[in-house]
Amino acid sequence: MKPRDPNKIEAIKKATVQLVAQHGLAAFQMSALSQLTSLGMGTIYGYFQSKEELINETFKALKAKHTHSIYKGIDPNGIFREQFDQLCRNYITHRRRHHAEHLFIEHCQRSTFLDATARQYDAAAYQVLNQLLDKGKKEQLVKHLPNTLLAANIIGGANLVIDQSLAGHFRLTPRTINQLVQMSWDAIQH
Amino acid sequence: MKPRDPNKIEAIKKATVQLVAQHGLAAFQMSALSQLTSLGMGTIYGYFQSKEELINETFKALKAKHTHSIYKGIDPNGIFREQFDQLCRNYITHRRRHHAEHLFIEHCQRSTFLDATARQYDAAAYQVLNQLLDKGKKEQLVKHLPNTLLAANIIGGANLVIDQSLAGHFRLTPRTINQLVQMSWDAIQH
Amino acid sequence: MKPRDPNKIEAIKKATVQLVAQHGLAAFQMSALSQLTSLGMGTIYGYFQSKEELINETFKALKAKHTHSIYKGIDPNGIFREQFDQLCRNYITHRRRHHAEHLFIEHCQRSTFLDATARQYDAAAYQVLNQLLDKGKKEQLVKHLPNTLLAANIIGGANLVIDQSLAGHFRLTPRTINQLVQMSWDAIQH
Amino acid sequence: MKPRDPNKIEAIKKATVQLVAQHGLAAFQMSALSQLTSLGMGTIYGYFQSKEELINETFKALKAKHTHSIYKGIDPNGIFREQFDQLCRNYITHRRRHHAEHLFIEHCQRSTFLDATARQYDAAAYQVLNQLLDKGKKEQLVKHLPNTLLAANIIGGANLVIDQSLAGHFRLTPRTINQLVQMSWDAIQH
DNA sequence: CATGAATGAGACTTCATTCAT
DNA sequence: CATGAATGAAGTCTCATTCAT
Repeated sequence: MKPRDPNKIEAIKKATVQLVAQHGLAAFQMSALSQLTSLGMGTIYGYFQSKEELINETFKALKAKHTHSIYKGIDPNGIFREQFDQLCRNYITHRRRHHAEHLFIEHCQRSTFLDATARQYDAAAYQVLNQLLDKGKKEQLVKHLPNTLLAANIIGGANLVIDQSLAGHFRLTPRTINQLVQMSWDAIQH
Repeated sequence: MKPRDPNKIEAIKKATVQLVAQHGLAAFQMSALSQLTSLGMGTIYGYFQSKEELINETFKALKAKHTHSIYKGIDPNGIFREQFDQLCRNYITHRRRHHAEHLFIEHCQRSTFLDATARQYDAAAYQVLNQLLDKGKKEQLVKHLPNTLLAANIIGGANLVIDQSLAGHFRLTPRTINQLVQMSWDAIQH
Repeated sequence: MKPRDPNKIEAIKKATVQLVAQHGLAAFQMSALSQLTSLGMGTIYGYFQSKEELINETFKALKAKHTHSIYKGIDPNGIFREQFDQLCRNYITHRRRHHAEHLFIEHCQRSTFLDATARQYDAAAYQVLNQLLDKGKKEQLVKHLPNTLLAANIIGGANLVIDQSLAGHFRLTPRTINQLVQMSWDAIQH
Repeated sequence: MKPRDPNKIEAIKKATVQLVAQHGLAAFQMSALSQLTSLGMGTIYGYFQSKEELINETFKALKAKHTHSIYKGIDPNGIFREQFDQLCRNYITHRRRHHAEHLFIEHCQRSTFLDATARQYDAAAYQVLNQLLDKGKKEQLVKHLPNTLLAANIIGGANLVIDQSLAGHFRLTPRTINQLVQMSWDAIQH
């Protein structure tokens, strides 16, 4: 299945993300997708063999894109603390700006929809973060703990805060973002 | 709901949790519940008016139970650091021991199933944690940041680690638990 | 099936009539009957083998009772016109007083519930009316038309009026009843 | 309702009428409709949102059609007696020719299925008959009685006769139809 | 005998997928 | 290729009937 119009593929994926983020995977219906995209059912099935493939493809594309853009703008030869700060801010900014996409990803991760290939994309996202943390440990700046532990603290905290913020329960200002990054730093600091 | 046999109610709820935790809300089917509980469809519908009510009631019961047991065993007159430690460990222990229930809760929170009443139970769970953090601030032991920020760091980090651990990607030992609590402490410490 | 308590049988039949008259046969549920009679499901099934038998038995009992009471008070040796009047009035009075029962009967007649035996009760109800009409013809007071035709005019007209009246669309006074009887008389009069 | 193929809509309605007329509303099942029309369940639900809507729409369409055709062919400037005769014959002919439809209508009227809109269609059917009766009264040809009373006699009688005839209990010939109309005339004549 | 919770076949309805236009 | 009406398997839910108490 290698069809022509890449715009349509993107439109379908985008609408998929929007619908799943809004109503959850359980409520995601192909007919709603057809309406939102103004494409016939058959057209969608011309690009994706099934609902499952659509979800998986959308997930993988998103993961790849995210992984790429979260690590953007980090000077590979820079100072560790600055790299760390940049990464945190990238992540926070990205998650806020592309919140629907992150929600979509989380819905998928908690579901039975993802196939083995898709789940691999998940792991890859942590690679650069792990490399950075390893570097930090070498420089004696970061606690000598498993990366899983360190990463969880950084990401888990940020996620919850941003979700609260986007749910309207909390206002996220530049100042609170600073505080958030500082907390993560304090947590992992040697 | 016309309750007669409380054992059956509990059995139904328990099976609901198990099935949702295993396959997600999207894949949760009443017929599977009927099979797992060895109860007729009608029996289940005798206790819960609809699938939606079943999900909501199960959610509320769990939330109430969890809120209660996570704050158990904390000496109200104790030293702050010890209280904090106890709370963290309670949470970690509880989430590990009742992982399916936590998964169920998170599935629900990300869905469209929960009604207004159920969502209220959600907020209540943070009350005691907030009180503890306020006390810590008064004693100048905790950073003067919004509780949302502080709580997110503690809970978000723990959640991710435990999920990784139960997914088999990470081994959670007494030692790593100590490290996890320490990280949270470092994060919020003044 | 020859159970003990005739009061219960009557109570069940009465409630059946009420429920069917109110909501129609399509909506008639055994559980509603159980509630209205304050009898357990099993008790009802102790007296009637099935829903179908209950409907049929109730129908037959009603038909028998009605046939008997509609022809009551008519002097067999009286003047024809007086007999006719009395019969019309009996019918009108009875249908008004026992409207739910008549509705029940009509619901049954239009359904697939009635068995062969029950349908026989239906025909029997016309016997005395037919005899009366035959007498009228002999006396040259009544048109020499098939009884079906004559009876339809008398009964059909009365039914519609009473239904309208009980639906609240029309007020049935002693005067309008007189007019109704007069119309029937004019219709069949030689 | 998202209509595309009007033939299908009509086929569905026609089959609905047939099934309800045959077995009653209580026994009317969507699956039987699917079989009889050779349409998939989903197709039917594409045209009608629910069983209830299907019943109501079918009822309203029939009522509208009937009201129109029963009053057809009557010369508005004709002689009253001829108008009356024509109307009676129209009604009898129509009810015989479209007996299933009339049965369907009566099943609906005695049920809980009809919504408020549908019930309005019911009342409208009597308008022209009422106008005719008013004219007859003005010309001193018709008894000065409420139209409800007059109409009931005409319609009620005809209904019963036709039902008996279609049930096979009575043969309705041109001659008996004449007699029937004559009886109605005698009944309402001044 | 009376009870009413339990049962499960079968009803109504939805929605992923196909295919004639 | 695009379309969206049509499909029918499968899901949620009901209710006549039974049976352990």
